[in-house]
Amino acid sequence: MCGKFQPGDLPAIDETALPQAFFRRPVLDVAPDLLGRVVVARLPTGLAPAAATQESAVRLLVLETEAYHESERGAHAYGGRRTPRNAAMFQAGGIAYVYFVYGMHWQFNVVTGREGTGEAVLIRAGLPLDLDTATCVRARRGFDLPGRKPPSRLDKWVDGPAKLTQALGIDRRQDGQPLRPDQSVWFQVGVPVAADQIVAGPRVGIDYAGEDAQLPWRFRWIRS
DNA sequence: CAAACGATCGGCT
DNA sequence: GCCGATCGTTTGC
Repeated sequence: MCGKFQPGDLPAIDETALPQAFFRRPVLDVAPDLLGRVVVARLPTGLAPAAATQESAVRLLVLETEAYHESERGAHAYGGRRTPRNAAMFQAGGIAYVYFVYGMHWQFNVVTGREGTGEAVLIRAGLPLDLDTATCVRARRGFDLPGRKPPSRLDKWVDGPAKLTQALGIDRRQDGQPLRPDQSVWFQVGVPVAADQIVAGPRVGIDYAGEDAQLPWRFRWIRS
Protein backbone atom coordinates (compact mmCIF):
# COMPACT_ATOMS: atom_id res chain seq x y z
CA MET A 1 0.00 0.00 0.00
CA CYS A 2 1.01 3.62 0.10
CA GLY A 3 2.45 3.46 3.62
CA LYS A 4 1.00 6.84 4.56
CA PHE A 5 -1.53 5.48 7.01
CA GLN A 6 -0.49 6.57 10.52
CA PRO A 7 -2.69 5.62 13.48
CA GLY A 8 -0.31 7.47 15.78
CA ASP A 9 2.80 6.38 17.61
CA LEU A 10 2.34 2.75 18.58
CA PRO A 11 4.78 0.00 19.52
CA ALA A 12 4.83 -3.18 17.43
CA ILE A 13 1.47 -4.97 17.56
CA ASP A 14 1.49 -8.59 18.75
CA GLU A 15 -0.93 -10.42 16.43
CA THR A 16 -1.09 -13.59 18.53
CA ALA A 17 -4.73 -14.57 19.12
CA LEU A 18 -5.98 -14.22 22.70
CA PRO A 19 -6.89 -17.72 24.01
CA GLN A 20 -10.27 -18.67 25.44
CA ALA A 21 -8.71 -18.71 28.92
CA PHE A 22 -8.19 -14.93 28.68
CA PHE A 23 -11.96 -14.41 28.77
CA ARG A 24 -12.74 -17.01 31.44
CA ARG A 25 -11.83 -14.62 34.26
CA PRO A 26 -13.94 -12.19 36.31
CA VAL A 27 -15.44 -9.43 34.18
CA LEU A 28 -13.71 -6.69 36.21
CA ASP A 29 -10.33 -8.24 35.37
CA VAL A 30 -11.09 -8.66 31.67
CA ALA A 31 -12.71 -5.26 30.97
CA PRO A 32 -9.60 -3.09 31.63
CA ASP A 33 -7.32 -5.82 30.25
CA LEU A 34 -9.05 -5.57 26.86
CA LEU A 35 -7.69 -2.03 26.36
CA GLY A 36 -4.83 -2.08 23.85
CA ARG A 37 -5.96 -5.41 22.40
CA VAL A 38 -6.91 -5.69 18.73
CA VAL A 39 -10.36 -6.81 17.65
CA VAL A 40 -10.37 -8.39 14.19
CA ALA A 41 -13.52 -9.00 12.11
CA ARG A 42 -13.73 -10.72 8.73
CA LEU A 43 -17.31 -10.13 7.63
CA PRO A 44 -19.11 -9.29 4.39
CA THR A 45 -19.30 -5.58 3.68
CA GLY A 46 -23.00 -5.87 2.88
CA LEU A 47 -23.05 -2.66 0.84
CA ALA A 48 -23.26 -2.75 -2.94
CA PRO A 49 -24.40 -6.09 -4.41
CA ALA A 50 -20.97 -6.62 -5.92
CA ALA A 51 -19.29 -5.99 -2.57
CA ALA A 52 -21.77 -8.09 -0.60
CA THR A 53 -20.00 -11.31 -1.49
CA GLN A 54 -16.55 -9.99 -0.57
CA GLU A 55 -15.05 -10.20 2.87
CA SER A 56 -12.94 -7.47 4.42
CA ALA A 57 -10.73 -7.61 7.49
CA VAL A 58 -11.19 -4.74 9.92
CA ARG A 59 -8.69 -4.31 12.76
CA LEU A 60 -9.40 -1.90 15.65
CA LEU A 61 -7.32 -1.12 18.71
CA VAL A 62 -9.67 -1.29 21.71
CA LEU A 63 -9.90 2.13 23.42
CA GLU A 64 -12.95 1.87 25.69
CA THR A 65 -14.90 -0.90 27.47
CA GLU A 66 -17.59 -1.35 30.12
CA ALA A 67 -18.15 -4.26 32.53
CA TYR A 68 -21.60 -5.72 33.24
CA HIS A 69 -22.40 -8.37 35.86
CA GLU A 70 -25.58 -10.09 37.01
CA SER A 71 -25.04 -8.74 40.54
CA GLU A 72 -25.89 -5.16 39.49
CA ARG A 73 -28.88 -3.46 37.90
CA GLY A 74 -27.05 -2.26 34.80
CA ALA A 75 -26.78 -5.78 33.41
CA HIS A 76 -29.33 -7.49 31.17
CA ALA A 77 -28.61 -10.55 33.34
CA TYR A 78 -29.41 -8.73 36.61
CA GLY A 79 -30.49 -11.14 39.33
CA GLY A 80 -29.47 -14.11 37.21
CA ARG A 81 -32.58 -13.67 35.07
CA ARG A 82 -32.27 -15.49 31.74
CA THR A 83 -34.19 -14.58 28.60
CA PRO A 84 -33.73 -15.73 24.99
CA ARG A 85 -31.85 -12.49 24.29
CA ASN A 86 -29.29 -12.63 27.11
CA ALA A 87 -28.63 -16.40 26.99
CA ALA A 88 -25.05 -15.89 25.76
CA MET A 89 -24.13 -13.93 28.90
CA PHE A 90 -24.48 -17.10 31.00
CA GLN A 91 -22.18 -19.22 28.84
CA ALA A 92 -18.49 -19.71 29.62
CA GLY A 93 -16.31 -16.74 28.61
CA GLY A 94 -14.88 -16.44 25.10
CA ILE A 95 -18.00 -15.94 22.97
CA ALA A 96 -19.79 -12.85 21.64
CA TYR A 97 -23.02 -11.39 23.06
CA VAL A 98 -24.67 -9.18 20.44
CA TYR A 99 -27.98 -7.40 20.97
CA PHE A 100 -30.16 -4.73 19.38
CA VAL A 101 -30.99 -1.36 20.99
CA TYR A 102 -32.98 1.81 20.27
CA GLY A 103 -34.69 0.25 17.28
CA MET A 104 -31.63 0.66 15.08
CA HIS A 105 -28.29 -0.20 16.69
CA TRP A 106 -26.30 -3.35 17.44
CA GLN A 107 -23.92 -3.64 20.39
CA PHE A 108 -20.98 -6.03 20.70
CA ASN A 109 -20.09 -7.62 24.04
CA VAL A 110 -17.48 -10.18 25.06
CA VAL A 111 -18.77 -12.84 27.45
CA THR A 112 -16.48 -13.45 30.45
CA GLY A 113 -16.23 -15.71 33.50
CA ARG A 114 -17.53 -19.21 34.07
CA GLU A 115 -20.61 -20.92 32.72
CA GLY A 116 -23.70 -20.14 34.79
CA THR A 117 -22.79 -16.55 35.73
CA GLY A 118 -24.16 -13.68 33.61
CA GLU A 119 -21.34 -11.25 32.81
CA ALA A 120 -19.92 -9.49 29.74
CA VAL A 121 -17.77 -6.58 28.54
CA LEU A 122 -19.29 -3.99 26.17
CA ILE A 123 -16.76 -2.81 23.57
CA ARG A 124 -17.39 0.93 23.13
CA ALA A 125 -14.65 2.47 20.98
CA GLY A 126 -11.67 1.59 18.80
CA LEU A 127 -8.90 2.99 16.60
CA PRO A 128 -8.51 1.92 12.92
CA LEU A 129 -5.10 0.26 12.53
CA ASP A 130 -4.39 -0.04 8.83
CA LEU A 131 -5.35 1.15 5.38
CA ASP A 132 -7.64 -1.81 4.60
CA THR A 133 -9.51 -1.12 7.82
CA ALA A 134 -9.82 2.58 7.04
CA THR A 135 -11.15 1.86 3.57
CA CYS A 136 -13.77 -0.55 4.89
CA VAL A 137 -14.79 1.72 7.78
CA ARG A 138 -15.17 4.69 5.42
CA ALA A 139 -17.62 2.67 3.33
CA ARG A 140 -19.56 1.12 6.19
CA ARG A 141 -19.89 4.36 8.18
CA GLY A 142 -20.90 6.33 5.09
CA PHE A 143 -18.06 8.85 5.21
CA ASP A 144 -17.97 9.00 1.41
CA LEU A 145 -21.68 9.76 0.99
CA PRO A 146 -22.62 13.14 -0.53
CA GLY A 147 -22.33 15.96 1.97
CA ARG A 148 -20.46 13.88 4.53
CA LYS A 149 -16.80 13.61 5.42
CA PRO A 150 -14.71 11.51 7.79
CA PRO A 151 -13.77 13.01 11.19
CA SER A 152 -10.33 14.63 11.05
CA ARG A 153 -9.06 12.68 14.05
CA LEU A 154 -8.77 8.92 13.49
CA ASP A 155 -9.83 8.21 17.09
CA LYS A 156 -13.20 9.83 16.31
CA TRP A 157 -13.99 7.35 13.52
CA VAL A 158 -15.24 4.57 15.84
CA ASP A 159 -16.15 6.36 19.08
CA GLY A 160 -19.38 4.67 20.18
CA PRO A 161 -20.63 1.10 20.66
CA ALA A 162 -23.08 1.22 17.74
CA LYS A 163 -20.50 2.88 15.49
CA LEU A 164 -18.14 0.04 16.40
CA THR A 165 -20.52 -2.74 15.32
CA GLN A 166 -21.19 -0.78 12.13
CA ALA A 167 -17.46 -0.50 11.45
CA LEU A 168 -16.85 -4.21 12.12
CA GLY A 169 -19.98 -5.42 10.26
CA ILE A 170 -21.31 -7.20 13.37
CA ASP A 171 -25.00 -8.02 13.84
CA ARG A 172 -27.17 -10.77 15.38
CA ARG A 173 -25.44 -13.46 13.35
CA GLN A 174 -22.38 -13.12 15.62
CA ASP A 175 -24.42 -13.59 18.84
CA GLY A 176 -23.03 -16.63 20.67
CA GLN A 177 -20.09 -17.08 18.27
CA PRO A 178 -16.75 -18.18 19.76
CA LEU A 179 -14.05 -15.48 19.61
CA ARG A 180 -11.39 -17.47 17.78
CA PRO A 181 -9.34 -16.97 14.59
CA ASP A 182 -11.26 -19.78 12.86
CA GLN A 183 -14.45 -17.72 13.27
CA SER A 184 -15.33 -14.28 11.91
CA VAL A 185 -14.42 -12.22 15.01
CA TRP A 186 -11.51 -12.61 17.43
CA PHE A 187 -8.97 -10.68 19.52
CA GLN A 188 -5.18 -10.32 19.30
CA VAL A 189 -2.67 -9.57 22.10
CA GLY A 190 -2.07 -6.07 20.73
CA VAL A 191 0.07 -3.55 22.64
CA PRO A 192 0.79 -3.06 26.36
CA VAL A 193 -1.14 -0.35 28.21
CA ALA A 194 0.33 1.29 31.33
CA ALA A 195 -1.97 1.09 34.34
CA ASP A 196 -1.77 4.86 34.90
CA GLN A 197 -3.17 5.44 31.40
CA ILE A 198 -6.44 3.69 32.25
CA VAL A 199 -9.23 5.97 33.49
CA ALA A 200 -12.25 4.41 35.20
CA GLY A 201 -15.60 6.18 35.41
CA PRO A 202 -19.37 5.56 35.52
CA ARG A 203 -21.03 3.69 32.67
CA VAL A 204 -23.24 5.64 30.29
CA GLY A 205 -26.92 5.33 29.45
CA ILE A 206 -28.07 3.24 32.41
CA ASP A 207 -29.89 5.79 34.59
CA TYR A 208 -32.50 3.12 35.42
CA ALA A 209 -29.79 1.17 37.31
CA GLY A 210 -30.10 3.45 40.34
CA GLU A 211 -26.98 3.55 42.51
CA ASP A 212 -25.35 0.89 40.35
CA ALA A 213 -25.14 3.49 37.56
CA GLN A 214 -22.34 5.17 39.53
CA LEU A 215 -20.07 2.12 39.70
CA PRO A 216 -16.74 3.04 38.01
CA TRP A 217 -16.96 0.14 35.57
CA ARG A 218 -16.22 2.09 32.38
CA PHE A 219 -12.58 1.91 31.29
CA ARG A 220 -10.92 4.30 28.83
CA TRP A 221 -7.33 4.22 27.56
CA ILE A 222 -5.96 7.78 27.59
CA ARG A 223 -2.91 7.78 25.30
CA SER A 224 -0.53 10.48 26.47
C1' DC B 1 -51.52 -9.98 21.89
C1' DA B 2 -50.61 -5.01 22.80
C1' DA B 3 -47.55 -1.55 24.29
C1' DA B 4 -43.72 0.62 26.47
C1' DC B 5 -38.99 1.06 26.54
C1' DG B 6 -34.31 1.29 25.65
C1' DA B 7 -26.17 -0.17 27.55
C1' DT B 8 -27.54 5.44 20.75
C1' DC B 9 -26.56 8.24 16.68
C1' DG B 10 -26.71 12.00 13.49
C1' DG B 11 -28.58 16.14 12.13
C1' DC B 12 -30.07 20.50 13.28
C1' DT B 13 -30.59 24.80 16.24
C1' DG C 1 -27.28 20.97 23.50
C1' DC C 2 -31.77 18.94 22.02
C1' DC C 3 -34.67 15.96 19.29
C1' DG C 4 -36.45 12.52 16.13
C1' DA C 5 -35.76 8.01 14.16
C1' DT C 6 -37.01 3.15 14.57
C1' DC C 7 -37.94 -1.98 16.10
C1' DG C 8 -36.60 -6.24 18.93
C1' DT C 9 -37.41 -7.71 23.52
C1' DT C 10 -39.81 -7.91 27.44
C1' DT C 11 -43.67 -7.46 30.33
C1' DG C 12 -48.29 -7.07 31.57
C1' DC C 13 -53.16 -7.50 30.68
